[in-house]
Amino acid sequence: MSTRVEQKQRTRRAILDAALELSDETTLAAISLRQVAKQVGIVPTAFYRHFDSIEALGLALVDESFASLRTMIRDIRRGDPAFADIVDRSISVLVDHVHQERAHFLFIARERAAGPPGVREAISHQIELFERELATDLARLPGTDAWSGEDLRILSNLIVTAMVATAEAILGSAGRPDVEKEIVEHARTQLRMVLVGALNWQSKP
Amino acid sequence: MSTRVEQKQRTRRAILDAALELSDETTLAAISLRQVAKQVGIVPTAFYRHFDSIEALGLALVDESFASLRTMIRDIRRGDPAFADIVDRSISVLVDHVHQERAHFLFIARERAAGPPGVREAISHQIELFERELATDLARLPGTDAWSGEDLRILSNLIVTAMVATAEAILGSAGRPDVEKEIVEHARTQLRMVLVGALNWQSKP
DNA sequence: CCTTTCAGTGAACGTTCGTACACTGAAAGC
DNA sequence: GCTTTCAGTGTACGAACGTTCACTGAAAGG
Repeated sequence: MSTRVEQKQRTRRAILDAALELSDETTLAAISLRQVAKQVGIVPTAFYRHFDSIEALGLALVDESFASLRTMIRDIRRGDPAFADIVDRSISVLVDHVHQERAHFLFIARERAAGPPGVREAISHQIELFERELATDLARLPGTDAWSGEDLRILSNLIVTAMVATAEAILGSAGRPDVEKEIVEHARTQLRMVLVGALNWQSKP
Repeated sequence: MSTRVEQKQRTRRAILDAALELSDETTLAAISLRQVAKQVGIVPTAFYRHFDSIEALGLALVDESFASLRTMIRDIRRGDPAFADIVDRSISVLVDHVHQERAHFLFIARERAAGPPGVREAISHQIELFERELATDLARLPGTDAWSGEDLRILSNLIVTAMVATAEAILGSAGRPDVEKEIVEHARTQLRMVLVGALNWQSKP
């Protein structure tokens, strides 16, 4: 029913998409309200019917981006945590999602470093949540019995940092398959190196 | 002698400093030529006597930033590579440099992700060189005899990624000493974890 | 000393910016 | 059916933008 609210949401979606598309080339901070409006095909002032400012738009995109990221971890969690192929499976899920949600990843990669303060804060908060979840997942793995909670958090932080860097590298590889393949192979090796370190790690008492 | 060229270089320096100062708050892409000129205290058109564009200014800042970074690795290399405290020394040198060259690190952290394409490319190229140097340093460490060249590069990439993330975290800690202390402690632990992994690593034949 | 050089000036241009305000017209609600 | 609501319009504004051009005045150089 209700064509009225439907239409509003359709326009809202168009604004979000336009912002994502423009984010392919520059930061949110360098994108004008008028550019977004022109891309959508509405008059500049109509923008205000949906968002108070470009920053508010950015916060909505952060929410959206991390929502899609959560479906990603759900995909990784699916299937039992058999230790053997956990690395390969995690990375291939990551790579798939980077391709599938390319615009969102690109947006986050940019705004994480250069966005308005509120946006940066929201992103780093989400990444922190993400690290915490990874830490509880790791705690379920065999061999982590003797680990302190802090060491688990530190390990998670390292892994997330490496995976963020991998995602950024893939985005920067501009679709050249050979380059991307190398990046992915390196990521696999790095994750294995870290896990070898983890298996031989002794938490301080 | 020659007050003429001296004065020109002084103004050039003032422009670079102004851009660094403005970079504290936003990306280069969102900084206008007129803002820079106003901050320096010159008329907008005088800017062109020194740089063709904001992007050219950015490239100069990249050079400058990495030049200061090279003095950092020289500091780390100084002293023999006694394995025992190599982690602690490397990280404390990094932390010192982040404080000492705060504006440069902030600039690189932002522009690495959000700068104009040319600037981004220059930065990633410099980081790649940096990784290569680290790889040759690691090759001199005891215990890496059986490592393949590629694995050394992969390890270097992981370490540099973690150190870049650490630098960014310190910059984001806004000078709160307790937060920063924790970040540094985590970085130390992460580097040790990675080294434990490295010591137990077997390169494929 | 007289000329050349050139960092910095100042006015002017056509654009683009964010935002204000009054408006329209069709769907929603009574 | 009549009224209310509200997404989107259109005009208008002052401010900031990059860039042009002709200029000034002091240092450099013969």
